[in-house]
Amino acid sequence: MVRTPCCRAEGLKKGVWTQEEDQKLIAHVQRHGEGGWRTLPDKAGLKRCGKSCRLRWANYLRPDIKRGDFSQEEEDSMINLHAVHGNKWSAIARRLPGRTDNEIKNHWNTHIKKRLIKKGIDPVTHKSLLDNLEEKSTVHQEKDDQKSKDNKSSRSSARFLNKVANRFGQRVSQSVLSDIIGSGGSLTSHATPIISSSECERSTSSSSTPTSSDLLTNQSINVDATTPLSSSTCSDSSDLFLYDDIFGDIEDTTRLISSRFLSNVVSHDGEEFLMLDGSCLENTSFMRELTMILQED
DNA sequence: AATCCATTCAACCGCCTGGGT
DNA sequence: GACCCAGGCGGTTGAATGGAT
Repeated sequence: MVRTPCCRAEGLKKGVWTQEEDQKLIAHVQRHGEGGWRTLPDKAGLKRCGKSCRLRWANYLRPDIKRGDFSQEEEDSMINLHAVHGNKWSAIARRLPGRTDNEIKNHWNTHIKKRLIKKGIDPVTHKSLLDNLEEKSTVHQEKDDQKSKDNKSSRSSARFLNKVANRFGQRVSQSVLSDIIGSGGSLTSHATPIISSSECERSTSSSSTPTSSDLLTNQSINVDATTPLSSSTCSDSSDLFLYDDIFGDIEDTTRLISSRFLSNVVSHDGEEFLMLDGSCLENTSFMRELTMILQED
């Protein structure tokens, strides 16, 4: 069978669409619906390639497209989503109603990317451009050693809690979490391992350098207590959406995780644990909820 | 006013994937 | 399993635009 060429080389128009062409395309789609793009140009009387028609409709003519500048909220979401999905523009677009992948891609490349670089943040990894990997590794090792000593007595419970932690995030109430966040206080060094990082890319340092989440939250973060393991390093998007469901939006989630809940990554017998701020354990409401979950399990 | 340069963004291109045969 | 097709995707291009000189 001979493959039908996508675009016939001759007689097809390229470049900017005219109003007349737009009207023809809109009228045809309204009458026959989307699809059948390859044969659409002939039927609609357009001297355009089918792909070009689809693109024009999807990126410009579709009635549900939101035009105009991106809001601060949209940009924040975009940064968070990019941290999770990378350059998967269509995946990002699905989470930003009314925005097209092309529009998002352009906006990222022309605005956000530059802004991140200006702030010293790598727009690809969402980590600081100044990070020295070797230094990072050394510092992390030293801290790990210290943490490891501090936590020798709690290894068995750590592993158990680590498993529980994967589930508690789905159920613990927002009011309790808000309470913890509001509890403030310096983050302690006797943090107990509680949240598994097994499904995320491994963090390798307790870097004090900025991340994209720092930028979008516009607030300073306690560097001693901050791990770069925010949503930006999670490779599995389901994790992010899990927390997203709890807190309403990704910005809050990122801010919470990066600034309060986690203070480091500690290895136990080849298994890695994220460190939870010790103040959480002093919060009775939080511990009560955790206990209830344990009983249910 | 004219020219140059940088930026923006609509559109194109080539590749990939999933579904149908 | 092999092949084809339609649609989708991400990277790139280039015309349009605006600001600087």
